[in-house]
Amino acid sequence: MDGGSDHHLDHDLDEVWKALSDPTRRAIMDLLRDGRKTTGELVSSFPGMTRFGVMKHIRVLEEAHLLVHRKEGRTRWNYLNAVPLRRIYERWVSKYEDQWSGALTNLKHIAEADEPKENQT
Amino acid sequence: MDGGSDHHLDHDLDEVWKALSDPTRRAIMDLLRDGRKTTGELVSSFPGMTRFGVMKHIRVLEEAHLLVHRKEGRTRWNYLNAVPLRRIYERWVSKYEDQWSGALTNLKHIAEADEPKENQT
DNA sequence: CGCTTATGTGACCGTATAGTCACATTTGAA
DNA sequence: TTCAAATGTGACTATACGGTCACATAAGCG
Repeated sequence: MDGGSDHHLDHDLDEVWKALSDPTRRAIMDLLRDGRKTTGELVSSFPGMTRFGVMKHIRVLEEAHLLVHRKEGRTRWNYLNAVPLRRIYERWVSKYEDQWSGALTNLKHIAEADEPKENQT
Repeated sequence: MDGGSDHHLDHDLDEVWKALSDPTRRAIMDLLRDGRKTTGELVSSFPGMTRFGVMKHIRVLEEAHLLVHRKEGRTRWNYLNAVPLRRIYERWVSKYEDQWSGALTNLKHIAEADEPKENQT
């Protein structure tokens, strides 16, 4: 679970992090959380963007393995794949959990340590 | 916890998502998890990059509130702020937790449902 | 005080990317 | 069979951004 294996997973997760950095793509993920959606349905959820733009985002999500699709005739169904999110949690967020319980305490400590010296900030 | 409040938090978290999309910045976060670091120490951790490049990343992290700094004379100490990560978890990852316990099951179900029809893929 | 160390800022540049558009193919319905 | 619906692909464009560089300031030390 540690060492090289994590490093390898971290490398794989770069695409996931990049995919999630865009708000439209996060919104697509949210929509898919409620159940599968056709490409057309996703497109119509973003009236301010052309369908090519939305499709481009769909493609990025798919390449990051956050989305899988199935064709049914002329209809393409898109499904959420939450596994990479789990990887994000395991590799990343969980490692900081022991930090954030004390995060505000740590910041207060820094503030207190700095307070006697007024020439800083 | 739901509705407008979440939406507001989501907007705030855009900077966090963007900040974490870069591998160098994630590496900086990892280094800070072990304890505060001077800018120079962070710079020396990336021998393949100029100090200006590293400093630029530090700035992005700071603007995303993932990092706070304190000056001590000519030395700048950088501290991890894990709170936005907690926000990421609460706003994002946790919402998908009920998804990923069944994620593989869902994907298998899709695969099984598709299997009888061979003209799809 | 002179020199070194630690850090800061703005300009520049090549690459990436979000989004649009032109043109296209395939499937479904009447 | 014709037309509509659903989706696909590559080119283009403006903006973003990761990284370098020139020049700078401020603090520390002997």
